[in-house]
Amino acid sequence: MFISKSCSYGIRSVAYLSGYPQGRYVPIRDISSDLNISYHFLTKILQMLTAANILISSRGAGGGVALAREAAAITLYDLIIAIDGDELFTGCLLRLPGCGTKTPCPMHQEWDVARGKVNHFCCHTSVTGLKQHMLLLAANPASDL
Amino acid sequence: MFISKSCSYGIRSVAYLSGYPQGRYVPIRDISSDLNISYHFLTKILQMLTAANILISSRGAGGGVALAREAAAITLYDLIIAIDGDELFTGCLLRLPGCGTKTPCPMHQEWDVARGKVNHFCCHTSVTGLKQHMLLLAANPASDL
DNA sequence: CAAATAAAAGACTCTTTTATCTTAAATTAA
DNA sequence: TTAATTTAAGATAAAAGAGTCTTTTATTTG
Repeated sequence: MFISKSCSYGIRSVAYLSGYPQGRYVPIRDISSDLNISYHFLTKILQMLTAANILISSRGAGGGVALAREAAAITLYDLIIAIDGDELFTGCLLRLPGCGTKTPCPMHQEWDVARGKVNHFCCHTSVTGLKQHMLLLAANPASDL
Repeated sequence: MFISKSCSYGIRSVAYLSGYPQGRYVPIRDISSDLNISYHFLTKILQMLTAANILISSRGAGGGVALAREAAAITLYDLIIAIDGDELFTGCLLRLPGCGTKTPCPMHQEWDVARGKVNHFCCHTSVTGLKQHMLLLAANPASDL
């Protein structure tokens, strides 16, 4: 499992927001009900993205959360770092105790090739393409879970 | 985080066993104390590897667990599948609901390039090289955790 | 056979993640 | 200013992962 469920929720929410103009506030309630995610739980996750300056938020009527910059400028890397931290991109594949810069495990170097591909993908992929897929699923929710 | 802690324990145990002749029984107690892993917990993990025909086990005096085949023929892929299942190798990167063969998410195809590297690495890497690293760490346990 | 050894199995605890529910604070609008 | 709206914050609970402890079963040895 590459990312946590929370992180998945965050990514889907940003994809959802990419369907709106940048800076346009959308209530978290709308996001949570459209994506079938617990409202209060999503609130906490999106707070992490607000703290990371990926979203902006506004309380009160007409408020909600909004993209802080254009969707194309928000990468998977940004979202994963904000919610799951950097473990995926820097930690030891085998979770070996003592594997670090001083005494890297024998696989560290070889593994870096594979991880490099993962990093590159996450750093060069935004969520813009996901919006349409989510709409398709909403139209046919029983597809293949 | 790519693999679970349990999976890491399993991998380290097989690396440990690779220091013994194939088929030679080693008590789980020895493995657990040398690797600083809870004995009873490790017992359950190694049972998974026994069930997967990666290890063989023998009860009673002189018993323990042993490699069922030569260490070089046991890959990370085998161990991860046996303990964590195939999610890492087949699941949706973004854990999107409804992402599967029928309605793959837009990233599925691109992601497969990066995942292919991960799969290839795990399928072509055995744990033989880890034994020496573990010995180094045992000699200098305070290195860099 | 009896005792010692060691894996297997089961019950239980602790921690982290995920989820729910309630209250507080800020903002808007009438 | 009062009421409605909506994020923020806090407490609590359920589920899963990780770890501990006890009992059972199988095997070997004396």
